[in-house]
Amino acid sequence: MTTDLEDLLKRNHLSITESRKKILGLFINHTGALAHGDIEKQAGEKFDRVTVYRTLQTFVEKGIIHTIPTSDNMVRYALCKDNCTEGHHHDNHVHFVCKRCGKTECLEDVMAPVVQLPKGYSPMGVEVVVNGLCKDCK
Amino acid sequence: MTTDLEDLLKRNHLSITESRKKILGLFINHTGALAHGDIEKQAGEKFDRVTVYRTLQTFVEKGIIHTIPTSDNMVRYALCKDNCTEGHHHDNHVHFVCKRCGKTECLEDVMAPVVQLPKGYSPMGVEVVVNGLCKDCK
DNA sequence: GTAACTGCAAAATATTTGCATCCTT
DNA sequence: AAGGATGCAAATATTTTGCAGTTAC
Repeated sequence: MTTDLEDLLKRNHLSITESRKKILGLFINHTGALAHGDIEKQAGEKFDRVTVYRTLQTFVEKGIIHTIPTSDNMVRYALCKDNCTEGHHHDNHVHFVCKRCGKTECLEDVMAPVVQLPKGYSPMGVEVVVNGLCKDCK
Repeated sequence: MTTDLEDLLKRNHLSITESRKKILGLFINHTGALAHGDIEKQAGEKFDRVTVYRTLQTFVEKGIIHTIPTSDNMVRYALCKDNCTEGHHHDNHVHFVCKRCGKTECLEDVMAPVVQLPKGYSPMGVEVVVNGLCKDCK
């Protein structure tokens, strides 16, 4: 169990610390995305808020998690698939936000569609966020 | 000219004030989306920051502007098309964010594609944000 | 005249930075 | 031992709220 976490950190050249293991564990044992606030709450009073900020930032930089752009303008994070490497995120799957319960999740199996753009634009990536009702809320 | 602005405000049952005309004017005379900060700057020192917040909020509620969810997690706003009414946004077009100059715009003519979701999800809307290089930057 | 809107002050939140101390390697 | 990570304090930045004065209709 713990080994998975530690491996993931090691692979990303991060030293293994309590807070990193704890926060990474939250992501792994949680379907759906987490906002900064969720993490602070679920981690208990154990960690300083600043540590949470710094840890999340580090994870994003290393390609361990990615942010999800939602229209409610809350920053949410979710685990990246393995094909994200340092500085290069490749999360071209679709995200889903439930209008009712607010749960935000990655639909890893749903690829973002290719969008045809007008002349002159050079697309490099696309973010797709679907909102509606999730399994539990409909 | 001014009449357009005032009509739009009237149609939305908003009283016509200096700040609303000014801020709405910024949106109309600007290709691309505006962040709160842009508006404060471009409006000069003329308006209180709080007024900007409240005006933007009112415009969103009335369906005059909509927010654009970008991955850099900055709140940006852009004009809605006419088919948005109070409480009901229907901006199912694609947005484009330039990685180089940061310009964010609505591609009104590009409809968001239909995404096939796994069983159990009831989609209601979809947000699509393409990033890459815009006409001027490529 | 009345209701709505604005500006100012201040509170509440959110995020960032510096530095001394502690932990991982 | 050395470099990196954390906690604490404090500086910034962002957003919200209350209220009195002003403006639109």
